[in-house]
Amino acid sequence: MLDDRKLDVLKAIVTDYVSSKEPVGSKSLVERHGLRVSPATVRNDMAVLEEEGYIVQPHTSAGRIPTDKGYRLFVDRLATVKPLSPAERRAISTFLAGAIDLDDVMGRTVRLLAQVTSQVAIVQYPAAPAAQIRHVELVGLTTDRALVVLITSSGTVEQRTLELPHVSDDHIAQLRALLNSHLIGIAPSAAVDRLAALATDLDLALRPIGTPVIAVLLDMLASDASDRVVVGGVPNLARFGDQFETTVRPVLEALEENVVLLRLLGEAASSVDGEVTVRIGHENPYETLQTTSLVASSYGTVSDGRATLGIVGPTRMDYPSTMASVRAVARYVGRFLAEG
Amino acid sequence: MLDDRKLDVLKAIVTDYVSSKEPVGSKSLVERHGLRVSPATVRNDMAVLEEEGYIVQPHTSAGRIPTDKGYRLFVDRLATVKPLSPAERRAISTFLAGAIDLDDVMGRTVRLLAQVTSQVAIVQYPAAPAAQIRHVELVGLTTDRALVVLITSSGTVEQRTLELPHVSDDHIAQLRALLNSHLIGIAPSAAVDRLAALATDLDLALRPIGTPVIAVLLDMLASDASDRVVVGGVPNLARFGDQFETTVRPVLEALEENVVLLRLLGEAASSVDGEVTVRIGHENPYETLQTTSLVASSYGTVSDGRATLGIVGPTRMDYPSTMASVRAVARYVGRFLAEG
DNA sequence: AGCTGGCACTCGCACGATGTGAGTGCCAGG
DNA sequence: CCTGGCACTCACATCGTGCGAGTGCCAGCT
Repeated sequence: MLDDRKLDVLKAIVTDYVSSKEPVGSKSLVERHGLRVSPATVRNDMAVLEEEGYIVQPHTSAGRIPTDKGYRLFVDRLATVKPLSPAERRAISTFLAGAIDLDDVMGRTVRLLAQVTSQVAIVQYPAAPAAQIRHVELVGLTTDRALVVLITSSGTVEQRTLELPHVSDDHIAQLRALLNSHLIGIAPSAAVDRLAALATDLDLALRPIGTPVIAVLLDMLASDASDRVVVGGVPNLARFGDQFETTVRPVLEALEENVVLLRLLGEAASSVDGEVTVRIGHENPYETLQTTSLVASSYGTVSDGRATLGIVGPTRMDYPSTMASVRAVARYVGRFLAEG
Repeated sequence: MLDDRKLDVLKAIVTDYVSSKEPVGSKSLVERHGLRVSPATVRNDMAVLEEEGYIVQPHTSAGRIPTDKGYRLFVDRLATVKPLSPAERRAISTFLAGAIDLDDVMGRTVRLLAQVTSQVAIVQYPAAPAAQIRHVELVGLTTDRALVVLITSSGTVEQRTLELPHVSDDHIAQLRALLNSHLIGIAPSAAVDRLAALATDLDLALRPIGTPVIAVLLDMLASDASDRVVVGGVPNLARFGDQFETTVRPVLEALEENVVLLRLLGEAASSVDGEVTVRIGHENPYETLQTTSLVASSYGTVSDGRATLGIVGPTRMDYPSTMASVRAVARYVGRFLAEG
């Protein structure tokens, strides 16, 4: 149906439209690319491409612009991965040096991704399901409040404050020792059972403080770090001031809905493992984002923590470069997390 | 110079312009407010107000709009604090219930503030200079990496990972005990001296791991939690799609510069203590934000942690309501932090 | 002295007509 | 199957026009 030349034409249309932001006509197409045919021929090809739904003309007597379907074909079959510039390579390989903790790594990653793609970046916290519990810390803060800190072998530190009746330092120390002796070195899933058992045959003296603390710990074990996301590069939206309704507003609205972002990333990552996934326009599961595209990739390994990162931007974006950048950042962050 | 009626006229102009977004003329002014004079009289007053720089007309035959100076006079002398609606009161007083930790409190606060003001909200983490050190935790993660956690009496938990040579669990335990015995219960400022002393006469066996750990601890003590800010309500910018250049773009650009936000809040809060501060247009220290206004207030107490929160929006905003909301949120968060 | 009604004037803006040009579809010939 | 030619279409920019909201000023009234 679509011979090579027609594919070339589509590729040229996408490329030109992405860079010029304007509908592209047959004449300029032939000029700017080395197509060895006449505009009239190209016009015939374009008519076919339009019939097949890969391109449309915004109005009669205007050039063509790619449809979501056109971008999809472009991404699947026509895009050649654009190698990163040396400056980008350098930026990526130095950006994470000196990161202090996981929060810092996530923050740096999202800024890096936003910078190299010039889009809005989203990074999900890695989930390390195989982590062991390293330490449970219990600290009295005031007479009736305490702080629970849970430290895992993957280096995550989670904290909660809770109210306790009659906190005596001695009881706290006992409970801390008890918890640690039962929990250290075991996996969170096993810890849940262990804690439940512990709660029932708890020393009577410890029960008043032990019960709420165990409840909080169970809650902490249930909550997954990977339901956290960080967002960056929002100022990059300023470049799209002209397409306020189709790009800026939907992204702004989605950004503060963590749930939306998580499902977006999750859905995108679930398809192909370790490769860059692209969701173009209407392919997105969320209606408000159907005028935008998502480029995402999972990163990390199951043992060191695995999650997804990506960018959101207008459907008219430079897919080859963006995909290359997202892939490079994902790989680098994965490597960085593995090395530590 | 400005008699009561001229002030009334200015007040009416500000009120009308804020709600209608359109230059306001003498006739509609007289109609919509109970001014007991004729449009001609109002026109004379407006001429004077314009001469004094409180209002301008965008073009010769249009109504007047307030200048920054006009808004300033309005805020200082004319605005009557608009009482909060019952719904707002309810929202404010329930929003923080069930907060899990400080991060959660900050996150909820920024969302609350963004919601009640319908603007972009900024909340600075509270600084609790008088906090005591409650606990130092040191956990080996892999053979050559360890995690340092610093817990203070104000409930803040700070964590860092670092690389260590030859980590033996025994040495780690020794060092942990040593650090805690020296640090627990003392203020961060004193801890700095104590750590420096500790570093010099450290047991030779502990020195290889003790030195880097102490360095990290000193760094953690030096870093202040109050240099963290959270931002929320960015989607509210979508309402200002028409004023993209004067409102959306500047705010977007400022948002990701934590330094800018911190200086902005710091400068605003430093003026009057515990009251709402307003920076209108050119009064802002940052050029890019000179088409926007900042409404801020400090919150909390020195002992429980003190910081600043506020909102950024267009100069044409409903100052009375916004100021009331900011003040209410600041007070409520302060109270919440004090109660725990 | 201050307020008011009247009046001429200004000028941004919405509206409609016009012309231009980029781009198209189609067709006959190579 | 490609190509040059040609008639056709329309979005858009340009220009002119009329309207009306709003103004400044002035003479007269209180």
